[in-house]
Amino acid sequence: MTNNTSLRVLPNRRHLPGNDAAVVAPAGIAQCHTACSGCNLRELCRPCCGMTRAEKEIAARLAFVRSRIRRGDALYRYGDRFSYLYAVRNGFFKSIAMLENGREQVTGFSMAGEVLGLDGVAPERHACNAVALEDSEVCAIPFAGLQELAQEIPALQRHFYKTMSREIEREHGMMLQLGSMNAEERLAMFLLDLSRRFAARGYSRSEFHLRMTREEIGSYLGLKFETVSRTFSKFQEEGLIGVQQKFVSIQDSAGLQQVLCRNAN
Amino acid sequence: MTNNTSLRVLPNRRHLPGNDAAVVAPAGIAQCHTACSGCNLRELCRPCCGMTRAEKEIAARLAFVRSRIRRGDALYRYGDRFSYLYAVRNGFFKSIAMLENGREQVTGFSMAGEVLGLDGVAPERHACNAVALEDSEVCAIPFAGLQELAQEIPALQRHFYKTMSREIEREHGMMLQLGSMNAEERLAMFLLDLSRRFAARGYSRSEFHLRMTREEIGSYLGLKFETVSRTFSKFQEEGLIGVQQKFVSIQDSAGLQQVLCRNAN
DNA sequence: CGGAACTTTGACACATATCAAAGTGTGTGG
DNA sequence: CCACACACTTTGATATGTGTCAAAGTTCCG
Repeated sequence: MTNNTSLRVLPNRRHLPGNDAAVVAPAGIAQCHTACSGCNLRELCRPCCGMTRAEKEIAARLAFVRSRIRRGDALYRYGDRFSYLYAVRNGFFKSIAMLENGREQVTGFSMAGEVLGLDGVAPERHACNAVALEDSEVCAIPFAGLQELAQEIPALQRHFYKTMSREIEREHGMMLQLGSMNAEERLAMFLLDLSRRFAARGYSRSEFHLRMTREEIGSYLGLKFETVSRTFSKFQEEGLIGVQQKFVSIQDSAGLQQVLCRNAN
Repeated sequence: MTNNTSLRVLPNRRHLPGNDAAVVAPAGIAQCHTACSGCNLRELCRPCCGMTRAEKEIAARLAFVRSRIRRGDALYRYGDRFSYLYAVRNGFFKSIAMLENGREQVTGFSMAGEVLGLDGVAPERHACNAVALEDSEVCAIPFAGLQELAQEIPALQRHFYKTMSREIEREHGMMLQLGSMNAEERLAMFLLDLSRRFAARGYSRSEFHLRMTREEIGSYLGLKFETVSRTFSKFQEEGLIGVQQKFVSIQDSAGLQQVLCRNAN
Protein backbone atom coordinates (compact mmCIF):
# COMPACT_ATOMS: atom_id res chain seq x y z
CA MET A 1 0.00 0.00 0.00
CA THR A 2 2.80 2.41 0.82
CA ASN A 3 5.25 3.37 -1.83
CA ASN A 4 8.61 2.61 -0.35
CA THR A 5 10.81 3.60 -3.22
CA SER A 6 11.44 7.09 -2.00
CA LEU A 7 9.46 7.35 1.18
CA ARG A 8 9.74 5.45 4.40
CA VAL A 9 7.82 5.59 7.57
CA LEU A 10 9.64 7.01 10.55
CA PRO A 11 9.50 4.52 13.41
CA ASN A 12 7.36 5.65 16.28
CA ARG A 13 10.10 6.42 18.74
CA ARG A 14 9.06 6.38 22.35
CA HIS A 15 11.04 9.03 24.13
CA LEU A 16 13.50 7.51 26.54
CA PRO A 17 15.36 9.97 28.75
CA GLY A 18 18.95 10.18 27.70
CA ASN A 19 18.27 8.44 24.44
CA ASP A 20 19.27 11.00 21.88
CA ALA A 21 21.76 9.14 19.79
CA ALA A 22 18.97 7.71 17.68
CA VAL A 23 17.98 10.97 16.12
CA VAL A 24 15.32 11.91 13.72
CA ALA A 25 16.46 10.42 10.47
CA PRO A 26 17.42 6.79 10.91
CA ALA A 27 19.80 5.32 8.38
CA GLY A 28 16.94 3.50 6.74
CA ILE A 29 15.44 6.60 5.27
CA ALA A 30 16.03 7.04 1.59
CA GLN A 31 17.73 10.26 0.66
CA CYS A 32 16.14 11.96 -2.26
CA HIS A 33 17.51 15.11 -3.76
CA THR A 34 14.10 16.35 -4.61
CA ALA A 35 13.75 19.06 -7.14
CA CYS A 36 10.96 20.42 -4.99
CA SER A 37 8.96 21.17 -8.07
CA GLY A 38 5.35 20.76 -7.24
CA CYS A 39 6.05 21.05 -3.57
CA ASN A 40 3.80 23.62 -2.05
CA LEU A 41 6.21 24.76 0.63
CA ARG A 42 5.96 28.45 0.87
CA GLU A 43 8.29 29.47 3.58
CA LEU A 44 11.66 27.95 3.75
CA CYS A 45 12.44 25.99 0.64
CA ARG A 46 11.44 28.50 -1.93
CA PRO A 47 13.34 31.72 -1.75
CA CYS A 48 13.35 31.40 -5.53
CA CYS A 49 12.34 34.98 -5.96
CA GLY A 50 15.75 36.23 -5.04
CA MET A 51 17.83 33.32 -6.32
CA THR A 52 19.96 33.30 -9.42
CA ARG A 53 20.33 30.17 -11.47
CA ALA A 54 23.76 29.56 -9.94
CA GLU A 55 22.33 29.84 -6.47
CA LYS A 56 19.61 27.38 -7.33
CA GLU A 57 22.24 24.92 -8.42
CA ILE A 58 23.93 25.32 -5.10
CA ALA A 59 20.66 24.83 -3.37
CA ALA A 60 20.28 21.54 -5.15
CA ARG A 61 23.24 20.33 -3.10
CA LEU A 62 21.20 20.46 0.04
CA ALA A 63 19.82 16.98 0.56
CA PHE A 64 16.27 17.06 1.77
CA VAL A 65 15.09 13.90 3.42
CA ARG A 66 11.44 13.20 2.94
CA SER A 67 9.59 11.07 5.39
CA ARG A 68 6.14 10.01 6.38
CA ILE A 69 4.70 10.34 9.82
CA ARG A 70 1.60 8.40 10.72
CA ARG A 71 -1.22 9.95 12.60
CA GLY A 72 -0.47 10.00 16.29
CA ASP A 73 3.27 9.56 15.83
CA ALA A 74 5.82 12.15 16.89
CA LEU A 75 8.03 13.92 14.39
CA TYR A 76 10.28 14.86 17.27
CA ARG A 77 10.02 14.93 21.02
CA TYR A 78 11.02 17.20 23.82
CA GLY A 79 14.71 16.76 24.50
CA ASP A 80 15.60 15.23 21.13
CA ARG A 81 18.77 16.61 19.65
CA PHE A 82 18.05 19.33 17.14
CA SER A 83 19.45 18.49 13.72
CA TYR A 84 16.70 19.19 11.25
CA LEU A 85 14.11 21.72 10.41
CA TYR A 86 10.97 20.21 8.97
CA ALA A 87 8.91 21.59 6.15
CA VAL A 88 5.43 20.10 6.13
CA ARG A 89 4.63 18.78 2.63
CA ASN A 90 1.18 17.64 3.52
CA GLY A 91 -0.75 16.68 6.60
CA PHE A 92 -1.19 18.41 9.91
CA PHE A 93 0.82 18.66 13.12
CA LYS A 94 0.42 19.98 16.60
CA SER A 95 3.29 21.27 18.72
CA ILE A 96 3.18 20.73 22.46
CA ALA A 97 5.38 22.64 24.87
CA MET A 98 6.12 21.39 28.36
CA LEU A 99 6.80 23.06 31.64
CA GLU A 100 8.96 21.55 34.36
CA ASN A 101 6.03 20.53 36.51
CA GLY A 102 4.58 18.35 33.80
CA ARG A 103 2.08 20.85 32.55
CA GLU A 104 1.79 20.99 28.81
CA GLN A 105 0.09 23.12 26.21
CA VAL A 106 -0.48 23.05 22.48
CA THR A 107 1.56 25.95 21.14
CA GLY A 108 0.72 25.66 17.48
CA PHE A 109 -0.72 23.77 14.55
CA SER A 110 1.27 23.36 11.35
CA MET A 111 -0.02 22.59 7.90
CA ALA A 112 1.44 22.11 4.43
CA GLY A 113 4.03 24.70 3.57
CA GLU A 114 4.89 25.62 7.12
CA VAL A 115 8.09 25.05 9.01
CA LEU A 116 8.46 23.06 12.20
CA GLY A 117 11.34 22.89 14.62
CA LEU A 118 12.54 26.47 14.96
CA ASP A 119 12.26 26.16 18.71
CA GLY A 120 15.31 23.91 18.74
CA VAL A 121 17.87 26.27 17.23
CA ALA A 122 19.10 27.91 20.41
CA PRO A 123 19.04 25.07 22.89
CA GLU A 124 20.13 22.55 20.22
CA ARG A 125 17.44 20.28 21.58
CA HIS A 126 13.82 20.35 20.68
CA ALA A 127 11.80 22.26 23.21
CA CYS A 128 8.49 20.66 22.34
CA ASN A 129 6.82 17.60 20.88
CA ALA A 130 5.55 17.69 17.33
CA VAL A 131 2.82 15.13 16.71
CA ALA A 132 1.03 14.34 13.47
CA LEU A 133 -2.74 14.79 13.65
CA GLU A 134 -3.16 12.94 10.38
CA ASP A 135 -0.87 10.90 8.17
CA SER A 136 1.66 13.44 6.99
CA GLU A 137 4.80 13.97 4.96
CA VAL A 138 7.67 16.28 5.80
CA CYS A 139 10.96 17.35 4.27
CA ALA A 140 13.70 17.13 6.84
CA ILE A 141 16.23 19.87 6.15
CA PRO A 142 19.59 19.39 7.83
CA PHE A 143 20.11 22.57 9.76
CA ALA A 144 23.90 22.49 9.55
CA GLY A 145 23.72 22.26 5.78
CA LEU A 146 21.18 25.01 5.64
CA GLN A 147 23.49 27.23 7.64
CA GLU A 148 26.43 26.54 5.34
CA LEU A 149 24.35 27.19 2.31
CA ALA A 150 22.91 30.36 3.73
CA GLN A 151 26.45 31.51 4.29
CA GLU A 152 26.92 31.46 0.51
CA ILE A 153 23.49 32.70 -0.52
CA PRO A 154 22.44 35.96 1.08
CA ALA A 155 18.90 35.64 -0.24
CA LEU A 156 18.50 32.35 1.58
CA GLN A 157 19.93 33.88 4.70
CA ARG A 158 17.42 36.71 4.61
CA HIS A 159 14.65 34.30 3.90
CA PHE A 160 15.52 32.25 6.92
CA TYR A 161 15.71 35.31 9.14
CA LYS A 162 12.26 36.23 8.02
CA THR A 163 10.92 32.78 8.68
CA MET A 164 12.11 33.01 12.25
CA SER A 165 10.91 36.55 12.67
CA ARG A 166 7.50 35.58 11.37
CA GLU A 167 7.34 32.93 14.04
CA ILE A 168 8.08 35.60 16.63
CA GLU A 169 5.29 37.71 15.20
CA ARG A 170 2.89 34.82 15.31
CA GLU A 171 3.66 34.23 18.95
CA HIS A 172 3.20 37.89 19.76
CA GLY A 173 -0.24 37.50 18.28
CA MET A 174 -0.91 34.46 20.43
CA MET A 175 0.19 36.33 23.52
CA LEU A 176 -2.30 39.06 22.72
CA GLN A 177 -4.95 36.45 22.17
CA LEU A 178 -4.25 34.62 25.39
CA GLY A 179 -3.65 37.72 27.44
CA SER A 180 -6.47 39.99 26.51
CA MET A 181 -9.31 38.13 24.81
CA ASN A 182 -12.34 36.26 26.03
CA ALA A 183 -13.40 32.83 24.83
CA GLU A 184 -15.49 34.05 21.89
CA GLU A 185 -12.76 36.29 20.59
CA ARG A 186 -10.16 33.57 20.88
CA LEU A 187 -12.24 31.06 18.99
CA ALA A 188 -13.21 33.59 16.33
CA MET A 189 -9.56 34.43 15.72
CA PHE A 190 -8.71 30.77 15.63
CA LEU A 191 -11.32 30.01 13.01
CA LEU A 192 -10.42 33.03 10.88
CA ASP A 193 -6.76 32.10 11.06
CA LEU A 194 -7.45 28.53 9.97
CA SER A 195 -9.70 29.78 7.20
CA ARG A 196 -7.01 32.12 5.90
CA ARG A 197 -4.35 29.44 5.98
CA PHE A 198 -6.51 26.89 4.21
CA ALA A 199 -7.39 29.48 1.58
CA ALA A 200 -3.72 30.30 1.07
CA ARG A 201 -3.16 26.65 0.19
CA GLY A 202 -5.97 26.48 -2.31
CA TYR A 203 -8.51 24.82 -0.05
CA SER A 204 -11.91 26.23 0.71
CA ARG A 205 -11.89 29.27 2.89
CA SER A 206 -15.36 28.59 4.19
CA GLU A 207 -15.51 24.83 4.71
CA PHE A 208 -12.93 22.62 6.26
CA HIS A 209 -12.63 19.88 8.75
CA LEU A 210 -10.73 20.32 11.94
CA ARG A 211 -7.91 17.90 12.48
CA MET A 212 -7.73 18.56 16.19
CA THR A 213 -10.05 17.78 19.08
CA ARG A 214 -11.92 20.35 21.17
CA GLU A 215 -9.45 19.64 23.91
CA GLU A 216 -6.49 20.48 21.68
CA ILE A 217 -8.16 23.67 20.54
CA GLY A 218 -8.80 24.49 24.17
CA SER A 219 -5.22 23.85 25.15
CA TYR A 220 -4.04 26.07 22.31
CA LEU A 221 -6.42 28.87 23.24
CA GLY A 222 -6.07 28.59 26.98
CA LEU A 223 -9.64 27.31 27.49
CA LYS A 224 -11.22 24.11 28.75
CA PHE A 225 -12.75 21.89 26.12
CA GLU A 226 -16.27 22.43 27.46
CA THR A 227 -15.88 26.13 26.89
CA VAL A 228 -14.68 25.51 23.33
CA SER A 229 -17.69 23.31 22.69
CA ARG A 230 -20.13 25.82 24.16
CA THR A 231 -18.63 28.63 22.12
CA PHE A 232 -18.91 26.58 18.93
CA SER A 233 -22.57 26.03 19.76
CA LYS A 234 -23.09 29.69 20.45
CA PHE A 235 -21.53 30.73 17.14
CA GLN A 236 -23.79 28.22 15.44
CA GLU A 237 -26.91 29.59 17.13
CA GLU A 238 -25.91 33.06 16.01
CA GLY A 239 -25.58 31.88 12.43
CA LEU A 240 -21.89 32.67 12.25
CA ILE A 241 -20.80 29.13 11.51
CA GLY A 242 -22.11 25.64 11.00
CA VAL A 243 -20.55 22.88 13.03
CA GLN A 244 -20.99 19.17 12.80
CA GLN A 245 -18.33 17.45 14.83
CA LYS A 246 -15.08 18.26 13.06
CA PHE A 247 -16.64 19.83 10.01
CA VAL A 248 -16.89 23.58 10.14
CA SER A 249 -18.44 25.92 7.63
CA ILE A 250 -17.96 29.61 8.03
CA GLN A 251 -21.26 31.22 7.16
CA ASP A 252 -20.64 34.80 8.20
CA SER A 253 -16.99 35.67 8.03
CA ALA A 254 -17.67 39.37 8.60
CA GLY A 255 -19.72 38.50 11.65
CA LEU A 256 -16.84 36.50 13.06
CA GLN A 257 -14.59 39.45 12.53
CA GLN A 258 -17.03 41.63 14.41
CA VAL A 259 -16.78 39.32 17.39
CA LEU A 260 -13.22 40.60 17.69
CA CYS A 261 -14.34 44.20 17.83
CA ARG A 262 -17.50 44.10 19.87
CA ASN A 263 -15.68 43.48 23.14
CA ALA A 264 -12.74 45.77 22.40
CA ASN A 265 -11.92 48.02 25.32
CA MET B 1 24.42 67.43 33.07
CA THR B 2 24.46 65.14 30.06
CA ASN B 3 27.74 64.27 28.45
CA ASN B 4 27.29 65.13 24.80
CA THR B 5 30.68 64.24 23.50
CA SER B 6 29.78 60.78 22.38
CA LEU B 7 26.15 60.39 23.32
CA ARG B 8 23.12 62.33 22.22
CA VAL B 9 19.57 62.13 23.21
CA LEU B 10 17.20 60.75 20.63
CA PRO B 11 14.44 63.24 20.01
CA ASN B 12 11.08 62.10 21.23
CA ARG B 13 9.49 61.38 17.90
CA ARG B 14 5.72 61.40 17.86
CA HIS B 15 4.62 58.78 15.42
CA LEU B 16 3.01 60.29 12.35
CA PRO B 17 1.43 57.82 9.96
CA GLY B 18 3.50 57.61 6.83
CA ASN B 19 6.39 59.43 8.41
CA ASP B 20 9.10 56.89 8.19
CA ALA B 21 11.86 58.72 6.39
CA ALA B 22 13.09 60.14 9.65
CA VAL B 23 14.20 56.87 11.06
CA VAL B 24 15.71 55.94 14.30
CA ALA B 25 19.18 57.40 14.07
CA PRO B 26 19.01 61.04 13.00
CA ALA B 27 22.12 62.55 11.46
CA GLY B 28 22.83 64.39 14.67
CA ILE B 29 23.81 61.28 16.52
CA ALA B 30 27.49 60.80 16.94
CA GLN B 31 28.79 57.60 15.47
CA CYS B 32 31.13 55.83 17.78
CA HIS B 33 32.96 52.69 16.82
CA THR B 34 32.88 51.45 20.33
CA ALA B 35 35.25 48.74 21.30
CA CYS B 36 32.45 47.35 23.41
CA SER B 37 34.89 46.63 26.18
CA GLY B 38 33.11 47.01 29.43
CA CYS B 39 29.77 46.70 27.75
CA ASN B 40 27.73 44.09 29.50
CA LEU B 41 25.78 42.97 26.46
CA ARG B 42 25.52 39.26 26.57
CA GLU B 43 23.53 38.25 23.61
CA LEU B 44 24.26 39.83 20.33
CA CYS B 45 27.44 41.83 20.42
CA ARG B 46 29.71 39.34 22.01
CA PRO B 47 30.03 36.13 20.11
CA CYS B 48 33.67 36.44 21.06
CA CYS B 49 33.88 32.85 22.13
CA GLY B 50 33.88 31.62 18.58
CA MET B 51 35.62 34.55 16.94
CA THR B 52 39.17 34.60 15.71
CA ARG B 53 41.24 37.74 15.90
CA ALA B 54 40.67 38.36 12.19
CA GLU B 55 36.94 38.06 12.68
CA LYS B 56 37.05 40.48 15.54
CA GLU B 57 38.77 42.99 13.32
CA ILE B 58 36.03 42.59 10.79
CA ALA B 59 33.48 43.04 13.51
CA ALA B 60 35.08 46.32 14.39
CA ARG B 61 33.87 47.57 10.97
CA LEU B 62 30.31 47.40 12.15
CA ALA B 63 29.45 50.86 13.41
CA PHE B 64 27.35 50.71 16.51
CA VAL B 65 25.44 53.85 17.22
CA ARG B 66 24.93 54.52 20.87
CA SER B 67 22.06 56.62 22.00
CA ARG B 68 20.16 57.64 25.07
CA ILE B 69 16.47 57.29 25.54
CA ARG B 70 14.78 59.20 28.28
CA ARG B 71 12.20 57.62 30.51
CA GLY B 72 8.85 57.59 28.78
CA ASP B 73 10.29 58.06 25.30
CA ALA B 74 9.98 55.49 22.56
CA LEU B 75 12.97 53.74 21.08
CA TYR B 76 10.80 52.84 18.13
CA ARG B 77 7.12 52.77 17.38
CA TYR B 78 4.69 50.51 15.67
CA GLY B 79 5.03 50.97 11.93
CA ASP B 80 8.52 52.49 11.98
CA ARG B 81 10.79 51.15 9.32
CA PHE B 82 13.01 48.42 10.66
CA SER B 83 16.68 49.29 10.24
CA TYR B 84 18.32 48.59 13.55
CA LEU B 85 18.45 46.03 16.26
CA TYR B 86 19.01 47.52 19.67
CA ALA B 87 21.16 46.11 22.40
CA VAL B 88 20.25 47.57 25.76
CA ARG B 89 23.38 48.88 27.47
CA ASN B 90 21.60 49.99 30.57
CA GLY B 91 18.12 50.93 31.59
CA PHE B 92 14.82 49.20 31.14
CA PHE B 93 12.28 48.95 28.33
CA LYS B 94 8.80 47.63 27.76
CA SER B 95 7.52 46.36 24.40
CA ILE B 96 3.89 46.89 23.51
CA ALA B 97 2.16 44.99 20.73
CA MET B 98 -1.01 46.24 19.09
CA LEU B 99 -3.99 44.56 17.56
CA GLU B 100 -6.06 46.03 14.75
CA ASN B 101 -8.91 47.03 17.00
CA GLY B 102 -6.71 49.24 19.14
CA ARG B 103 -6.15 46.73 21.87
CA GLU B 104 -2.61 46.61 23.14
CA GLN B 105 -0.55 44.48 25.45
CA VAL B 106 2.89 44.54 26.99
CA THR B 107 4.76 41.65 25.39
CA GLY B 108 8.06 41.96 27.18
CA PHE B 109 10.49 43.84 29.37
CA SER B 110 14.11 44.28 28.33
CA MET B 111 17.08 45.03 30.50
CA ALA B 112 20.81 45.52 30.04
CA GLY B 113 22.36 42.94 27.77
CA GLU B 114 19.18 42.04 25.97
CA VAL B 115 18.20 42.63 22.38
CA LEU B 116 15.23 44.62 21.20
CA GLY B 117 13.67 44.83 17.77
CA LEU B 118 13.66 41.27 16.49
CA ASP B 119 9.97 41.56 15.75
CA GLY B 120 10.76 43.86 12.83
CA VAL B 121 12.89 41.49 10.75
CA ALA B 122 10.16 39.86 8.71
CA PRO B 123 7.75 42.71 8.11
CA GLU B 124 10.61 45.22 7.79
CA ARG B 125 8.59 47.47 10.05
CA HIS B 126 8.45 47.37 13.77
CA ALA B 127 5.47 45.44 15.02
CA CYS B 128 5.42 47.02 18.44
CA ASN B 129 6.39 50.07 20.46
CA ALA B 130 9.48 49.96 22.64
CA VAL B 131 9.33 52.50 25.45
CA ALA B 132 11.97 53.28 28.05
CA LEU B 133 10.78 52.79 31.63
CA GLU B 134 13.81 54.64 32.94
CA ASP B 135 16.55 56.70 31.34
CA SER B 136 18.38 54.19 29.20
CA GLU B 137 21.17 53.70 26.72
CA VAL B 138 21.15 51.40 23.72
CA CYS B 139 23.51 50.36 20.96
CA ALA B 140 21.77 50.61 17.62
CA ILE B 141 23.12 47.90 15.36
CA PRO B 142 22.39 48.41 11.67
CA PHE B 143 20.67 45.22 10.63
CA ALA B 144 21.88 45.36 7.02
CA GLY B 145 25.46 45.61 8.20
CA LEU B 146 24.95 42.83 10.66
CA GLN B 147 23.64 40.63 7.89
CA GLU B 148 26.64 41.34 5.66
CA LEU B 149 29.00 40.66 8.48
CA ALA B 150 27.25 37.48 9.47
CA GLN B 151 27.65 36.36 5.88
CA GLU B 152 31.40 36.40 6.45
CA ILE B 153 31.50 35.15 10.01
CA PRO B 154 29.70 31.87 10.58
CA ALA B 155 30.03 32.17 14.33
CA LEU B 156 28.17 35.46 14.27
CA GLN B 157 25.53 33.93 12.06
CA ARG B 158 24.94 31.10 14.47
CA HIS B 159 24.91 33.50 17.34
CA PHE B 160 22.22 35.54 15.71
CA TYR B 161 20.12 32.47 14.94
CA LYS B 162 20.30 31.53 18.55
CA THR B 163 19.30 34.96 19.68
CA MET B 164 16.17 34.72 17.58
CA SER B 165 15.46 31.18 18.62
CA ARG B 166 15.80 32.13 22.24
CA GLU B 167 13.17 34.77 21.69
CA ILE B 168 10.88 32.08 20.26
CA GLU B 169 11.52 29.96 23.33
CA ARG B 170 10.74 32.84 25.62
CA GLU B 171 7.44 33.41 23.89
CA HIS B 172 6.55 29.73 24.12
CA GLY B 173 7.05 30.12 27.82
CA MET B 174 4.78 33.15 27.89
CA MET B 175 2.11 31.25 26.00
CA LEU B 176 2.23 28.54 28.62
CA GLN B 177 2.03 31.12 31.32
CA LEU B 178 -0.91 32.94 29.79
CA GLY B 179 -2.71 29.84 28.64
CA SER B 180 -2.55 27.55 31.59
CA MET B 181 -1.68 29.39 34.77
CA ASN B 182 -3.67 31.25 37.37
CA ALA B 183 -2.82 34.67 38.72
CA GLU B 184 -0.56 33.44 41.52
CA GLU B 185 1.44 31.22 39.25
CA ARG B 186 1.85 33.96 36.69
CA LEU B 187 3.12 36.46 39.20
CA ALA B 188 5.41 33.92 40.83
CA MET B 189 6.98 33.11 37.47
CA PHE B 190 7.30 36.78 36.70
CA LEU B 191 9.13 37.51 39.95
CA LEU B 192 11.41 34.51 39.62
CA ASP B 193 12.23 35.46 36.06
CA LEU B 194 13.10 39.02 37.05
CA SER B 195 15.15 37.74 39.96
CA ARG B 196 17.13 35.44 37.70
CA ARG B 197 17.77 38.15 35.15
CA PHE B 198 18.89 40.67 37.72
CA ALA B 199 21.19 38.09 39.26
CA ALA B 200 22.69 37.28 35.87
CA ARG B 201 23.66 40.95 35.60
CA GLY B 202 25.32 41.09 38.97
CA TYR B 203 22.45 42.74 40.82
CA SER B 204 20.81 41.30 43.87
CA ARG B 205 18.72 38.25 43.22
CA SER B 206 16.53 38.90 46.23
CA GLU B 207 15.98 42.64 46.28
CA PHE B 208 15.18 44.88 43.37
CA HIS B 209 12.83 47.61 42.44
CA LEU B 210 10.29 47.17 39.73
CA ARG B 211 10.54 49.63 36.90
CA MET B 212 7.00 48.98 35.71
CA THR B 213 3.59 49.75 37.17
CA ARG B 214 1.08 47.18 38.39
CA GLU B 215 -0.89 47.90 35.29
CA GLU B 216 2.06 47.08 33.02
CA ILE B 217 2.71 43.86 34.91
CA GLY B 218 -0.96 43.04 34.55
CA SER B 219 -0.94 43.71 30.84
CA TYR B 220 2.11 41.50 30.46
CA LEU B 221 0.59 38.67 32.48
CA GLY B 222 -2.93 38.97 31.14
CA LEU B 223 -4.36 40.21 34.45
CA LYS B 224 -6.01 43.41 35.67
CA PHE B 225 -3.90 45.63 37.85
CA GLU B 226 -6.16 45.09 40.87
CA THR B 227 -5.49 41.36 40.62
CA VAL B 228 -1.76 41.99 40.44
CA SER B 229 -1.94 44.16 43.51
CA ARG B 230 -4.01 41.65 45.44
CA THR B 231 -1.63 38.83 44.54
CA PHE B 232 1.36 40.87 45.68
CA SER B 233 -0.42 41.41 48.98
CA LYS B 234 -1.24 37.73 49.29
CA PHE B 235 2.37 36.70 48.67
CA GLN B 236 3.40 39.19 51.32
CA GLU B 237 0.94 37.80 53.85
CA GLU B 238 2.29 34.33 53.15
CA GLY B 239 5.82 35.51 53.81
CA LEU B 240 7.00 34.75 50.30
CA ILE B 241 7.98 38.30 49.48
CA GLY B 242 8.13 41.78 50.92
CA VAL B 243 6.56 44.55 48.87
CA GLN B 244 6.66 48.26 49.40
CA GLN B 245 5.43 49.99 46.30
CA LYS B 246 8.04 49.21 43.65
CA PHE B 247 10.56 47.64 45.97
CA VAL B 248 10.37 43.88 46.13
CA SER B 249 12.36 41.54 48.28
CA ILE B 250 12.11 37.84 47.70
CA GLN B 251 12.07 36.20 51.09
CA ASP B 252 11.24 32.64 50.19
CA SER B 253 12.39 31.79 46.71
CA ALA B 254 11.65 28.09 47.16
CA GLY B 255 8.17 28.96 48.33
CA LEU B 256 7.59 30.98 45.19
CA GLN B 257 8.72 28.05 43.12
CA GLN B 258 6.26 25.84 44.95
CA VAL B 259 3.46 28.15 43.93
CA LEU B 260 4.13 26.90 40.41
CA CYS B 261 3.69 23.29 41.43
CA ARG B 262 0.90 23.36 43.94
CA ASN B 263 -1.79 23.98 41.35
CA ALA B 264 -0.26 21.75 38.68
CA ASN B 265 -2.82 19.45 37.11
C1' DC C 1 1.36 72.62 48.80
C1' DG C 2 -1.64 70.56 45.44
C1' DG C 3 -2.66 67.49 41.93
C1' DA C 4 -1.76 63.53 39.22
C1' DA C 5 -0.51 58.95 38.91
C1' DC C 6 -0.31 54.88 41.06
C1' DT C 7 -1.63 51.41 44.65
C1' DT C 8 -4.47 49.06 47.93
C1' DT C 9 -8.66 47.15 49.52
C1' DG C 10 -13.61 46.03 49.54
C1' DA C 11 -18.14 44.53 47.56
C1' DC C 12 -20.19 42.51 43.94
C1' DA C 13 -20.75 40.61 39.02
C1' DC C 14 -19.67 37.63 35.56
C1' DA C 15 -17.00 34.51 32.58
C1' DT C 16 -15.05 30.37 32.66
C1' DA C 17 -13.86 26.14 35.23
C1' DT C 18 -15.50 22.12 37.33
C1' DC C 19 -18.30 18.18 37.91
C1' DA C 20 -21.60 15.23 35.95
C1' DA C 21 -24.34 12.75 32.66
C1' DA C 22 -26.04 11.76 28.27
C1' DG C 23 -25.23 11.64 23.36
C1' DT C 24 -22.51 10.79 19.11
C1' DG C 25 -19.22 8.92 16.29
C1' DT C 26 -15.39 5.66 15.25
C1' DG C 27 -12.63 1.79 15.06
C1' DT C 28 -11.78 -3.01 16.30
C1' DG C 29 -12.39 -7.69 17.11
C1' DG C 30 -15.40 -11.39 17.11
C1' DC D 1 -21.32 -7.21 9.47
C1' DC D 2 -22.44 -6.38 14.02
C1' DA D 3 -21.49 -5.22 18.67
C1' DC D 4 -18.84 -3.31 21.87
C1' DA D 5 -15.63 -0.17 23.76
C1' DC D 6 -13.53 4.00 23.64
C1' DA D 7 -12.75 8.63 22.60
C1' DC D 8 -14.83 12.66 21.78
C1' DT D 9 -18.64 16.07 22.11
C1' DT D 10 -22.57 18.38 23.95
C1' DT D 11 -25.27 20.26 27.55
C1' DG D 12 -26.64 21.32 32.32
C1' DA D 13 -25.89 22.77 37.23
C1' DT D 14 -22.88 24.77 40.23
C1' DA D 15 -18.40 26.72 41.97
C1' DT D 16 -14.74 29.84 41.75
C1' DG D 17 -11.28 33.03 40.12
C1' DT D 18 -10.80 37.16 38.17
C1' DG D 19 -12.92 41.37 36.44
C1' DT D 20 -15.45 45.55 37.46
C1' DC D 21 -16.68 49.45 40.05
C1' DA D 22 -15.72 52.35 43.81
C1' DA D 23 -13.29 54.74 47.40
C1' DA D 24 -9.46 55.69 50.20
C1' DG D 25 -4.49 55.78 50.75
C1' DT D 26 0.24 56.59 49.13
C1' DT D 27 3.95 58.45 46.53
C1' DC D 28 5.84 61.46 43.35
C1' DC D 29 6.64 65.70 41.10
C1' DG D 30 5.87 70.21 39.61
